[in-house]
Amino acid sequence: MQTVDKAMKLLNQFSRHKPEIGLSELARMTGFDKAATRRFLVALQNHQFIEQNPDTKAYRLGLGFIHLAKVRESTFPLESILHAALDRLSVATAETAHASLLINDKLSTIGVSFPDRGNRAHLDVGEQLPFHATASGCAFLAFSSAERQASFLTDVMDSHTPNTPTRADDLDNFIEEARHNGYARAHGSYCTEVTGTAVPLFGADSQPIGSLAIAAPSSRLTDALKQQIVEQLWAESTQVTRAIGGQIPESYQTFTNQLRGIAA
Amino acid sequence: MQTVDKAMKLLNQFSRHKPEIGLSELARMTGFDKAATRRFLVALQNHQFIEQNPDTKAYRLGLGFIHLAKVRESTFPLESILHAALDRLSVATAETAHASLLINDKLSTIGVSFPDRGNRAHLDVGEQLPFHATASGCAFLAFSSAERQASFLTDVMDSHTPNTPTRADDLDNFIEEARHNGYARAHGSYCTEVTGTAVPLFGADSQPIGSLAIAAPSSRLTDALKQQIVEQLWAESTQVTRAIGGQIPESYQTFTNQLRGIAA
DNA sequence: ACCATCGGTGATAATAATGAACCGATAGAT
DNA sequence: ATCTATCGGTTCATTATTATCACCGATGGT
Repeated sequence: MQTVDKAMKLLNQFSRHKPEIGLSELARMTGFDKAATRRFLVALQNHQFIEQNPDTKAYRLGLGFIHLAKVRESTFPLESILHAALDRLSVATAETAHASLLINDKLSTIGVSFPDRGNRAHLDVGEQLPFHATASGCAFLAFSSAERQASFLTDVMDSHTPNTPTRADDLDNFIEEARHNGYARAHGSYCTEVTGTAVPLFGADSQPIGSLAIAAPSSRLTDALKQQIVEQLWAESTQVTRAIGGQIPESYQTFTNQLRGIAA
Repeated sequence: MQTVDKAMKLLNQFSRHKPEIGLSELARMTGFDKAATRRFLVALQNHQFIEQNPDTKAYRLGLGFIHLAKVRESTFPLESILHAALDRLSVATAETAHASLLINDKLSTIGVSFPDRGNRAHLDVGEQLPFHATASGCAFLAFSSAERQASFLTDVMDSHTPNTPTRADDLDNFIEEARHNGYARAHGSYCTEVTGTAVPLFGADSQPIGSLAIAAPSSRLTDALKQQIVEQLWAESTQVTRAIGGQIPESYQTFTNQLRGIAA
């Protein structure tokens, strides 16, 4: 069904940072012929997956997704579970909590919960997080099989800050560390002065499906806060994974067990 | 692009009331060959638009929509605007407020806001409202062009309650009344003992794109409350339509002007 | 032991998608 | 004022894709 794949490729050109795209540019981006691109756009428009800006003639994502997303959510809730967990996390840690899911081989930010204070890390819903530069990405990779790891690391390792690991072995160290600790921590590798701490979420097949993370101004991270964040993340990750019918792999259970020890 | 249309037809088989469907049944529902159905499902699965229940082998909607819905929402907000309006409505009227959008030629419930009281009308997000049996549907049709009206009334007019209008001329009267009043009111035609009151929302082309409604236990509807509901709905409909870049048609402006007269 | 149905597959026939050339319109450069 | 390049959009012969049917093993009720 290559036609379906092409339609999806088209849809995936749109992002937070490029919400409206003209016909010719879209054809260039996808590598499709202009005529073919147009045919896809018209077909998708008929189902409201694409809209056209009447003024600029540029295309953008439509409303069609909303209904399907609502049907999915009302029968197999995920966002509501994540949001509840994020709210608990942002209250408990007084820092920004966010959740991402692996969609289309990218870690897409699905929810954010901000603490009730002035100075806090910021992050947008819809943003796609680079694997190599974020704690969320490393936590995800650390508990993925080697093959899956390799398949996600095809993008070039862009440097977002001076602290972004751009060499493959630097990243490997990060991942190894995360696998060892049961969480990933990234100091200003995505945003300067912001430290991310993240844990994976698992699906029914014990493979990571996303991650749960806390982003905090680096200056505020005392040892006590660090430990609290990790414990809260472990607790919520366990709860969310269970609530969505996921299966925690053995390689990760040692950490959640460790948590039970602390609680006792 | 008939292949795209077929893929969409497949996706649209899933609903709140039928969230998981097996291969053979899906083939029967769509009229596609089983082999073709499977190919579509696999293609859609590769993009996470479809998931398979590992136990039952049945298929369900996937996570793929979430990312695209978030990108759309974060660049062209609609749900957040609707939810704000719904919350104001449910507080002001102390009744259940809900919003629907026309997606895939059906009125799909996108948001609901309940008042803080025990006895209230209920409604689920993701539910598709029948045009003929709901105030939302009639308000929508009343301000649609005759051609569009006809295109939406292709379904059989199911009887949901003893009060559901099932004859075409009964429905025409309802619609005519709504066009005259500037709002639609349905007494127990969808749920017994529940009265719905609805107004249309307009898009950039002055065509209805959805509706805003209040559902209340019929017994509570005093004349004073009725009037308050209509005024609140007009006010919010105007505000929402403007906020989303919509254009109120002349045929409807008389009502919102009337409102301004009341406010003064 | 039987029949019906399930999910799933593979080879050929029928159909649908492709893409180069072309249109009129618009905008910046000469 | 003219030339050139790009835009969004369309056409139709060519080509690649998708549809269909028969079939598989497995499951479950009779």
